[in-house]
Amino acid sequence: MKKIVLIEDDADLYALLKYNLEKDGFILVGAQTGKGAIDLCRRERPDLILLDIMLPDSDGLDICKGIRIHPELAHIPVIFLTARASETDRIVGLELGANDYIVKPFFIRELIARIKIQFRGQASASRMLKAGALELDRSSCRVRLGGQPLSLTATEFRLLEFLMSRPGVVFSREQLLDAVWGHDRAVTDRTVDVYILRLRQKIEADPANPLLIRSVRGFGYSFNESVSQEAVAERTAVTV
Amino acid sequence: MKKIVLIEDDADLYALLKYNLEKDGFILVGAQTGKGAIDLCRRERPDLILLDIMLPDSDGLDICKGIRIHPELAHIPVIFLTARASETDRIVGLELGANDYIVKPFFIRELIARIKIQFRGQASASRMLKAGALELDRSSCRVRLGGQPLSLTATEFRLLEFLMSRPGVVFSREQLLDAVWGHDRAVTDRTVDVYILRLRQKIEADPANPLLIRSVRGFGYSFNESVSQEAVAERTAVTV
DNA sequence: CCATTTCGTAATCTAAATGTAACCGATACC
DNA sequence: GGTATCGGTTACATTTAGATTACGAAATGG
Repeated sequence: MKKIVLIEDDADLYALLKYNLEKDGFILVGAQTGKGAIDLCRRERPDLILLDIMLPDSDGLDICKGIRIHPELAHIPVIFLTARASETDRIVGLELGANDYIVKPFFIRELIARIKIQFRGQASASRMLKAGALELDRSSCRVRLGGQPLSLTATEFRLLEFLMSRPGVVFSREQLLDAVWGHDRAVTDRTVDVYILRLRQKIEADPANPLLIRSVRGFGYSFNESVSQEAVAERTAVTV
Repeated sequence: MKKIVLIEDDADLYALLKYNLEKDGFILVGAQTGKGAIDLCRRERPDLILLDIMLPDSDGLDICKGIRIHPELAHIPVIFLTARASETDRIVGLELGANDYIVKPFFIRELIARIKIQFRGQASASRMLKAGALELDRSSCRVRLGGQPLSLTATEFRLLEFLMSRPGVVFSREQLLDAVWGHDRAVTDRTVDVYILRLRQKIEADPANPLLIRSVRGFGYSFNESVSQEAVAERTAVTV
């Protein structure tokens, strides 16, 4: 089931939304301040973010901007919930990378319908990532290779998850450090090499000839797309 | 450029939308009745459909239903434009498979922003540069020639990417060094020659008679525009 | 509190990539 | 037609990037 992060300072509206969305089967994680919103998203990895614009301590627009900058969050749909109804407010919100802009007061059921639209076309938010004999289950944090369970450490898992979530795309060490270790990291970029090595020793049939994780000299690493195909788990159920 | 089908019976609004959307670079094809709307879409194969709900001769909701049933049209985003603002109207519209539901009166620029959102997700996956049989994928850092993968070094790739991204434009060695090697380079300009050579040996059918990379004596080099066409042309305009 | 696992760094090694000099051939210009 | 210049090409020394190993610190968990 889909996980939603809700950032909303109005306690009444927060409770109302939480109640209604959970009743509809969503998992709600929320904060009533904008302060640690981005960190919250990095921890929770939600499937969607509901964002108030006017927060007591920070600006929802800035949060959205921050989300779009972080490579591991950039693909997550963002819906603004706000009282700001002017034309420029709407356009600024939408052009900042938000996927919808809903003006308060709104109908809860319309919000839910609009949330579901975000999930409709999206095959990429599924819980399982597969590539040949390799299966990664995001919700249970387990990895299997040809049915056999593998034991990966937390960092190894996050690194593999990130690479597998965008097969074919090459990431620099810098990007991987940001995505897996966090922006406030104090880690050398050579560390990435070591983790790539450890991953390969666990998942590759022949670590000397890696087929799954590709080194792209001068650029970084990527998960091999030819081998990978994403599991389309509940996709069919949501289809129009 | 993206093609939009507009079904709207109000002649004034129709003209207003047509004018504004065409000014924004969209190709507009429209009808003021709902009668042949589905046939129109099958002929035109638009990238998006704008649909009024209350039409003199038929119901926009039925048209949307019809679009979602036809397999060759089902994937096309539909946006409702309507005066019906009630909660049930909105929910019915959205749950029927529409991608957005905009209540009249609305801001034209907001409509345009919402149209662009529909196009946003699509092209972002493949940032490809093409020129005849030569394909360069920026996100996976791969180059193929007639389907066959080529192995380029990092510098070769960046040089080719830069040249292909601005076909026809002649760059001096100085400019290429700035763009590919960086401003803080400590490299002779003859180095460019060597890399052009290495590139030609890999991508040209006959390196002695280069067709793709043109030497412009006294000025520099350029990628031949007659051969090149950018794949995802208007992508940049929609960028987040 | 101790054993075990996980984590990050430094050092080393190797193959590939890089940049330069030198030489050759073509072209433009007088 | 001669010559100066520019671009093409080759060969080679140097540099760099990535793989790998080993090790101590930190976290974890019983």
